[in-house]
Amino acid sequence: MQTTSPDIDTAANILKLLGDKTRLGIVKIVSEQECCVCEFVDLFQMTQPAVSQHLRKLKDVGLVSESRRGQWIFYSLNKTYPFLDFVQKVIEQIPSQKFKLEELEAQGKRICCD
Amino acid sequence: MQTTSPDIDTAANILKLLGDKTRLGIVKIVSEQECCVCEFVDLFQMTQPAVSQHLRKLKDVGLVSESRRGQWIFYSLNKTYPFLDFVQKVIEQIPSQKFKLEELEAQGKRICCD
DNA sequence: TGTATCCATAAGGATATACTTATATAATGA
DNA sequence: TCATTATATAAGTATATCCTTATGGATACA
Repeated sequence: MQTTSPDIDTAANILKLLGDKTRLGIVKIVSEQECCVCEFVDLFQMTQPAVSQHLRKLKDVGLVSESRRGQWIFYSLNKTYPFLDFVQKVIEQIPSQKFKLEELEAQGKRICCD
Repeated sequence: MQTTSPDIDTAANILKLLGDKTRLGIVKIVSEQECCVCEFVDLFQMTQPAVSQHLRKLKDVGLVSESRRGQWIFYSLNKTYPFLDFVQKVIEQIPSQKFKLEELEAQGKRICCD
């Protein structure tokens, strides 16, 4: 699916949003697998409010979307984000972060709702 | 020429640098044609020190390089920047800014050293 | 030599950013 | 109903960022 090409001001705003290592990590991770807040807290060794505030910025522009499952809220890339292609071409150039989720899994800290 | 793929922290720092509309504009423009400081001042309608400070940030990480010609200092993309591919894939997705230089040309404000 | 132009740098201030702690909301389960 | 867990939000703070004004250095030219 082809999305819109951003003008230069829009692109700068998107890059500023991605120009934080926590948010870039979140976006890369949810581009590979959906994930809930407490997992990010573990992955980034940050407080829960700090993570929530980064997620809010990503959600406010529509780059990620949330879906509640019981107590947990899972975040994923929003497939209808207007500039998704732009973001994808950026994040596909950085290394996969799947190993981080695998580390969580090995520690038995992965959240699973079945 | 293939350059290095950035790790996620490095990528975040690069994106933060590009996440400013003035710097992103500068990088896009010098990726298309070298340009001197006074032209950026005209293009962005900013003070000369403000432009110089953005250029310094870009120069400090090695993304742009300068070459003096008489009074003028011309800036261009540094072809030996280690993460040039990463930056190129970002900026090739935003619209060409050549029209801005053409507007300068039409106003007789383009600097030319022959 | 003096002056004008181009550019860099320093210092200061207003605002933005990213965290902290405290608290509120929502769902779960005893 | 009450306690627990997951998450969001509010308020405060330290620092970063981006501009401003002032000034200095380098080059060109009369």
